[in-house]
Amino acid sequence: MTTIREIAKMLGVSFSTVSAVINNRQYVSAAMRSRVEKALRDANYQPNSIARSLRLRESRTIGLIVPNLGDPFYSSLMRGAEDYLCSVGYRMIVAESREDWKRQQDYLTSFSGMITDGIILATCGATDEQIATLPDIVRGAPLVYVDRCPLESKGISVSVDNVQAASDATQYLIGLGHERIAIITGPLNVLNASERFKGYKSTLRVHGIPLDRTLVRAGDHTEDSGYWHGSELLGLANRPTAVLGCGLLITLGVLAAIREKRVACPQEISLIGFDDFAWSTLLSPALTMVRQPAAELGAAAAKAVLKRMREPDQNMVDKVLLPTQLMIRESTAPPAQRNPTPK
Amino acid sequence: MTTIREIAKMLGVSFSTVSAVINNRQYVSAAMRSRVEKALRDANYQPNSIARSLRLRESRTIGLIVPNLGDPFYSSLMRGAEDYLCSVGYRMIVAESREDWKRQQDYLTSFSGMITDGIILATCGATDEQIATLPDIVRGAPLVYVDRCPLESKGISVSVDNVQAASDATQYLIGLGHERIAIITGPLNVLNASERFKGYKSTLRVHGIPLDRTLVRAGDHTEDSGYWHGSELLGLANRPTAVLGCGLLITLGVLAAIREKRVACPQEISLIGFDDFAWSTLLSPALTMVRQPAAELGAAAAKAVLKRMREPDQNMVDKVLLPTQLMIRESTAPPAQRNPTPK
DNA sequence: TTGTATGCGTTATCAT
DNA sequence: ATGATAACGCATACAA
Repeated sequence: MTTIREIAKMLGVSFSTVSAVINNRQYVSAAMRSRVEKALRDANYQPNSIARSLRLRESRTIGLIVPNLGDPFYSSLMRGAEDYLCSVGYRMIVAESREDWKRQQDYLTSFSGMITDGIILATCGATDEQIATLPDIVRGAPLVYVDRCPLESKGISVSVDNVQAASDATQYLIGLGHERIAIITGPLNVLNASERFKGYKSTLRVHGIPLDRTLVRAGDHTEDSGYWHGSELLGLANRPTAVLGCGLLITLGVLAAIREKRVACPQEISLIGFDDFAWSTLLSPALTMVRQPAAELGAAAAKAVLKRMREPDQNMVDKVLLPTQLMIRESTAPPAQRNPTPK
Repeated sequence: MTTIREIAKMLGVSFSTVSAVINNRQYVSAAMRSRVEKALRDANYQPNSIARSLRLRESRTIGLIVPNLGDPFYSSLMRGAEDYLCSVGYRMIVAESREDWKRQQDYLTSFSGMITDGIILATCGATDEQIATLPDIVRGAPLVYVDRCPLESKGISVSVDNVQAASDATQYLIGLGHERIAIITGPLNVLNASERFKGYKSTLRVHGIPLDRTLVRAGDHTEDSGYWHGSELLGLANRPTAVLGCGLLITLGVLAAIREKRVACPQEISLIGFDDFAWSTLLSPALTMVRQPAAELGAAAAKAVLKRMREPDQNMVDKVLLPTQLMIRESTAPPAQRNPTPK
């Protein structure tokens, strides 16, 4: 690591002259400028970004924390965010909380300790007490929630209209003639999960279908969770005719269970998943899914942190909602048993 | 952001005393210690990690740069790396080069500017000239290559025995009776791609099968690339009976082409892919794949950087190779046309 | 036009 | 046991 002082010493000039060259101050003589520039090149000088951030109080990098980088939904989301950030001269670094509050907290404090200028967070599930400590953890660092925000979120969040999305999916299944519709939710202390559940419940109610508690399962956004709840659901004496998986991994787990038990999908059971991803159509069967505009969510969140950084109104609250789309494919069909009334 | 000085001022003590408490210096009186500690808690003090790294010349975080975070192979790899790093008290941040040298270089210089203590790099494709500039870019920062290393890599790398792996796959296809075996490689200026191609060629040669240039395609690790090369191969008058996709995304692209053209797999065409991933069995057909131990690769790379940091021998060269495994599933079968000689 | 001094928030050495 | 001071590498206001 060559420093600005070393360069200056080599040239026999003051280090502030070197600094002036680097920062394009106008009043450096042309001769001096080119001498310094040459030395800079020769020594392969790169400014020490740590020292720079300390002095300038900015790093021009944004931190993104997601629960699971193995989930294609977050891959797309982060790509959308990074594309936007790069286009406006920012860098992005990402960390994975692994659905673990401890780890999330660790990265949060690390990021908020001036490593990043702002934070985009898709939170892991958390208790109310944990959530309450969030402000203390980020200590005023610009933060926006994306996709998943805590139940009691004040600040800024960008997500999808989850109750509408879940309602659409449920509605579609009911339209196909389903009445025994199971749901596997994410952790209910996260807003998107509770909203999806709400959309499901209300749509059922509107159609006069009673809520059957044996058909609602709280999962945890892992494939395993989908697999186990799916297996149990399939093993039920009075098996559901359709299941709604409130997350990509959960849904893939359900699909694994369905295939393992050799239950015909969609003939014997319909499956709708959340999030969608690039390879949905390559699965067997191709999955009907609620598509979230993942990249757009990421970009919107990125835009939002940047805005939040410029307007440090601590109490600003803003929720941006993006539309979803039901991608109808091969995993849904009218139920087999009763006479279907397909829409 | 409360600073050490502010705490000191509030307490009317010297800031170096506060620092002494924070850093557990022994010679602080119990009374003073508890007074300071209370103030620290009350103010929700967190050390400024930037200032800390500047002073200590270490950040206890490792940077990982991958070409594509949407590739499940890298998701697993990074998880393996992070698990290991966390277990020994390090953090990990990741950046995505998007197969773009410019972006990779940017993150590389950023990371090497003291933001991270070490770097794990799965490089994007690059020209020899670009590779030659790498040492200047990282400026002595501890670096290890993982999965993908440049053709002329001196340093340390951890990967899989790619020639062996490609050879195994080719061998298996030949054993099934295939002779017209196509290959879609990654960028050939990256070692793993060229090695896989080498393994393919040599195995063909050993069995006296001439290399047909129309069957070898250089792809670029995108699904699109797999899709287009796959489509062309399927459109050939003398169509191959098997194809070897040298990357997960490439292989999924080929599968998309196969399904779109409604070619029966494996009856009319066999497909083997590289990398494997969690949902291979949910695809239709379930894909036969060369499994790389992705998480182990990540962990080994993490271990290697840490070691490299302790032993700053600039010229150390070390290649650790992990074994692969051929996961035989439903996408491979003897060729239809001629009389198969299944092994 | 160039050089000197100061501070960003730490940690660490040395006086007191 | 506590406090003053320097240093990490940089940027900048101000003096020369």
